[in-house]
Amino acid sequence: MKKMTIQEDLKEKGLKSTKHRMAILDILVKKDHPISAEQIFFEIQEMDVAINLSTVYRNLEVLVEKSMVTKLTLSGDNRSVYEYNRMVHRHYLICLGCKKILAIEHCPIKKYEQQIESETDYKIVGHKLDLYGYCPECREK
Amino acid sequence: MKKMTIQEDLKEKGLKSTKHRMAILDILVKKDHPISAEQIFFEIQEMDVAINLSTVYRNLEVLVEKSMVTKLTLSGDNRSVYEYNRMVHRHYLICLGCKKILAIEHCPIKKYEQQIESETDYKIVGHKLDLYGYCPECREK
DNA sequence: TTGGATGCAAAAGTTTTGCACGGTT
DNA sequence: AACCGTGCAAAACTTTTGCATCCAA
Repeated sequence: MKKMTIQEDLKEKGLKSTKHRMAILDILVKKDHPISAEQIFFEIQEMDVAINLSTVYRNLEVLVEKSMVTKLTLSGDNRSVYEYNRMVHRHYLICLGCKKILAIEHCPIKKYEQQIESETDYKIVGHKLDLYGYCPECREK
Repeated sequence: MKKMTIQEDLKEKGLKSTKHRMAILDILVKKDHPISAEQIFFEIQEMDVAINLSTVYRNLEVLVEKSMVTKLTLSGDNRSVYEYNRMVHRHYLICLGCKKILAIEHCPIKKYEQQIESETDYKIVGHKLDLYGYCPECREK
């Protein structure tokens, strides 16, 4: 499978490449951690592009639907966060002090999934693992 | 540490044993999976006890504060769910078909946590692992 | 040109809060 | 009696939706 630009990817999925949609994806692609709809909204405004919050939500909805973006809710927070779907398995390390979110690459639980499948007779299709702790700066306090 | 009743536990934490607080804890203790504030609200009404939703929220807040209850948000859903804190490590298996939530006992990632600690210099204090899949009934469809 | 995308305003859903009153210790 | 807990109403906050208009293909 050949590498696609985001525009080609959108086209293939029947989505138009609008200015707003591209701006949302640009922001998400650049982040290495998930952010909220409102943060995306503010960042687009800072780029001097006018946009409505509902447009952000509507775009995120279709992008999640088309699997280009993943929607997550991290514990403790009532709002959802979104990240660009790099088709890479990721986990997060969330600092309980400053709320900073760090992405972690490797995943230890493939074997665990198989074990649970045979125990429960479920078909497991995915999982979510978040770690909570304190970053070096917040440990001090 | 001697086994305490819920009332003793409340007293020790400086919380009064009110009818409503006890009802909320009774419900949570009986469940083996987390439920929402609204579900708790409805169950208490079914017990023919009048209660206000905000009372449920306020109680859940203090109970979480005192570590008697854990607040979680499971992916996909915008609302929080709560469970009685049995001081046992639990993970969940969520059926993407019928949204049923199953608790899973054992946890495979203590070693993984240590590894991440040395890699990142964070102090890890906990984690959350949810598995997603389809239960035997929903697999068919 | 045409159907998807957007802005705006309003609604819906969840959670929080102010204040007066009630109940537990 | 003192103070925590509660009901009620309103507010705050996040997310969704209806409808008219706009714009990318």
